Amino acid sequence: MDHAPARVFEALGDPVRRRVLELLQTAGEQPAGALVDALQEQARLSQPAVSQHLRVLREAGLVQVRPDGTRRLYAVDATGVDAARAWLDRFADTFVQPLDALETELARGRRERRRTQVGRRADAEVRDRASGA
Amino acid sequence: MDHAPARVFEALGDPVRRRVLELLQTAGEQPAGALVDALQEQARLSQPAVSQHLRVLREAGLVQVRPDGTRRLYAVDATGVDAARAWLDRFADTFVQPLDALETELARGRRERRRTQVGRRADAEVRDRASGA
DNA sequence: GTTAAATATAAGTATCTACTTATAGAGGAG
DNA sequence: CTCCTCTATAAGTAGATACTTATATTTAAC
Repeated sequence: MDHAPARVFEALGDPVRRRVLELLQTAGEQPAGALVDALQEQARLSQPAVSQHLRVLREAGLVQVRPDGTRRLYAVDATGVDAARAWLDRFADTFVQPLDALETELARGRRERRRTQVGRRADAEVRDRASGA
Repeated sequence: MDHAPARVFEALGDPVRRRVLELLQTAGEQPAGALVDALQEQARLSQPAVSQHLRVLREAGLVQVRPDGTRRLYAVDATGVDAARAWLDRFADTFVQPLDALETELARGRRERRRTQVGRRADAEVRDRASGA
């Protein structure tokens, strides 16, 4: 029921992390230290801060790491990027479609809600629209 | 210098907002109230909470609103979705490329940093890689 | 007009998250 | 082995953000 790649979009939600991806994209595989330097041009960020961002990106599958001596070489990982792209692709050009799927999507929940949740009405307009009103 | 559609990805970072988009995608244009009901099946959310999420989605260009009497009909807005897709498209298949662009990307900052920032070295490995070591 | 319904805003609060400094750990150089 | 570099983790904190309840606003219905 995890309808979306949660970690990926949460990772992409931060501007610093997006910048890291852009840096890796334009400059190619980079040691963590180079990323620290690059980021410090634009903002006052400590090395641990960057390291933590890299961890988030890693756990989201957005970057890969490869040890090289004492350094860690980071690169963009297609896994996470593709996951995000795949989720967004569901919204390609199918906007404001006929609302037939409405019942399908909400009917189950309507039944559920009727006894599980506190008494909320507002089913009214759902029914209206479904019947074409 | 706003290298990325910040608002869009920040909006997408929240699971509730992603769920809203999915609901609008599958069910088509929906009044806010229907979204409230649908979301309350999965979590305990107040109406104002949903309303605030809708505002964020609106400001990110991810949804459109249309008044219909006392109701507001929401639908997915291609503007924001396309913005996110466009940004992600930059990462399509160009991974771990030759790192020629490295100098281009970091050289300026290296100079800058040398006097503006506190004395950080770590230029070493940048130079190494650039010279092909 | 009054009342009710649908939604948005106000104001306050708790939780999450992105930072900080300090430190640990791991690898190469001498 | 000792020292130094690079990176990661620990622990604590400030600020952002996602909620709450209460209320305002708007429109329809009577």
